[in-house]
Amino acid sequence: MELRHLRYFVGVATELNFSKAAEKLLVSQPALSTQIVDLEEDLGAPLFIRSTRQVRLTAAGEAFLEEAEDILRRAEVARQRVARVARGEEGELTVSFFAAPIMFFLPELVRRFRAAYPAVSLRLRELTPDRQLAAFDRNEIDVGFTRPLPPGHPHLECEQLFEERFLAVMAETHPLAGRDRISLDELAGEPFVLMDRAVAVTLYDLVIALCREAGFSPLVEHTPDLMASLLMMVAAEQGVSVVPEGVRNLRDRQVAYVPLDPSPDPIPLLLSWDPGRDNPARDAFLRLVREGGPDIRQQARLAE
Amino acid sequence: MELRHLRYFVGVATELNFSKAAEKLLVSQPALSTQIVDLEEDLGAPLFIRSTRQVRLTAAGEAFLEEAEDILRRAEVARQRVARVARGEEGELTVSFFAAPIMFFLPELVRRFRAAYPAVSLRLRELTPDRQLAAFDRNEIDVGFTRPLPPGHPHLECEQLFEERFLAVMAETHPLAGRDRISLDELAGEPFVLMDRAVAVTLYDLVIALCREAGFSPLVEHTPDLMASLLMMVAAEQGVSVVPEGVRNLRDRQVAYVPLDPSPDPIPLLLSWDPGRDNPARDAFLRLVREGGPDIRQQARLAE
DNA sequence: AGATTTGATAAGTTTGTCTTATCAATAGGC
DNA sequence: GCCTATTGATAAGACAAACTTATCAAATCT
Repeated sequence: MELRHLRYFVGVATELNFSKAAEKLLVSQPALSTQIVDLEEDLGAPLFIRSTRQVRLTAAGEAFLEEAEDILRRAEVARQRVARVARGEEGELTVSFFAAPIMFFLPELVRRFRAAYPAVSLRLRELTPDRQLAAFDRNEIDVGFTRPLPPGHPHLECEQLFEERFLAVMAETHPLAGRDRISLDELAGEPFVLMDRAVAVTLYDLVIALCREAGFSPLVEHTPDLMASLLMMVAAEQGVSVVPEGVRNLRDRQVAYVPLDPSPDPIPLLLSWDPGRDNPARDAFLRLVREGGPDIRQQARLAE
Repeated sequence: MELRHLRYFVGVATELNFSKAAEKLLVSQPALSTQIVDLEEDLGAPLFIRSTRQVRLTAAGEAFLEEAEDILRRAEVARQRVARVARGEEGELTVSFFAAPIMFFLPELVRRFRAAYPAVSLRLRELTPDRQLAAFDRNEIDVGFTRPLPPGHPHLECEQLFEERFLAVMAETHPLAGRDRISLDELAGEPFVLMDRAVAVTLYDLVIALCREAGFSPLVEHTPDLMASLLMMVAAEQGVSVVPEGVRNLRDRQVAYVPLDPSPDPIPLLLSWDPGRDNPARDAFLRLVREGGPDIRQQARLAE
């Protein structure tokens, strides 16, 4: 049994006339007759009662007509669905992010994507950069907003969205709080609060490296899991820290952010994905991000 | 797109290995490869990402896998449904009857049919013999319990179930009520109550003919639509009648049934159907009636 | 580096689907 | 009642397609 048999059968069953049906189906009448006979033999039951003047459906034929029409409809639906998925208009997309730098531009991005691709079911997952890597391996996420990757993930592709300067952060009561700028070595004697290394490898290692370059090894007092906790600790005078400027979005009160001078290399925010996996909805999302690029820096509320 | 493409696609999509899938599908690997390529071209989108060592589904492929499996399942369901309908195990069956003679054996028959063919949806319709003919023409009924047909319906096939003697019927207060048997001409002077001719042509014309043979033309006073009404009128001393013995099932009180002597030819009860229409469920019903034939006469509560 | 696995490609065969030509049966017209 | 038109089935041959075997190229594993 092939779809051709179903198409031919439905043609004959609706016309109830082999010759007319053959014309509509663009085949010769004998071809149609033999195909119907083949179908009947395959099913093991006659579908039509034929006389030279009249063609009627058997009970089996009537039942099969419903089924055949349904199957052909579904084949058409399948074809259209494939086209929609391939165009990225329909599908599944899981976007992963971590809080601070993207918390202001992501909602707008998601709104625009939803408007443009309403049939894509979009999920958002907050994951720290390291967890994003594991999630990519498990094929649980399609796009990640993340920090530069540690080596060993050559299969992931990355694209820089913007860069963030590093700022020193301290309690507003701290003696250095009022300064326009500070040199990193001025923090040499201070206790430090840094994000837990397991949660933010890149950031942790970068800050340590910066301090080293500035000629000291920071005294790390606390390693919270969340950036919000880190800021709370800084506000509580438990120590100072060096953070990307996007972190300002999380907290402005009771803490002071001071630019570093000399300013170290800024830390990039990346968009990453697995080009080895196919997901047209993801590609559509990436296109949208690229189009929206100019706005994003602004929406991220970074100082120019 | 043909079902073959779907079968092959599902094979490859589940194995994710063309060679192994080809083995399971009993085709050569190149044949499988080209068929998949054909399918992809037909759909206008790649379904697999192939490297020489790894085969993966695209997003479109994953969507199509769901659809293809569904379509193949439905094709199998269609095939099975046709087989069931052709065997009469599934389908629609409308049985038509008129009240008196079958009111006792029909319920049992229906129960047995339902038990044997639970997937056949059986409808019962009470229709007088003449309406049954019109219903056959409109393809509204599949089987009819009826009286001998007036000529002009050669396309209907009939089978006799049993015959009923004619009985005279009169009010129990009637002078002839106590008799063992009467001769029809003894009713010559009586007013008659007969079923309306439009509702029961065969019966009406038969009774008139019987009276003629007995040498008189009956004085027809009333022509009710329903046999129950006829019996009520007889009980009310509005007249006498001649009815098939099955009518006793409708009413025993206040009326008396007296056999005729000489006994006229009995009137048959027939089963009729349109052999030009196919309905295996109907054929199954007919077989059941034939099997149950010996019981039916008894269940109809006819005097032996 | 060599061996092995695996999908694609090429050439040729086979299968089966299609077309044209024709027939047989039925219904309707004259 | 005969003739004609319509219609589905059948037969023969043409054509298209799907299939097989043989081979290659790329990639992984030893």
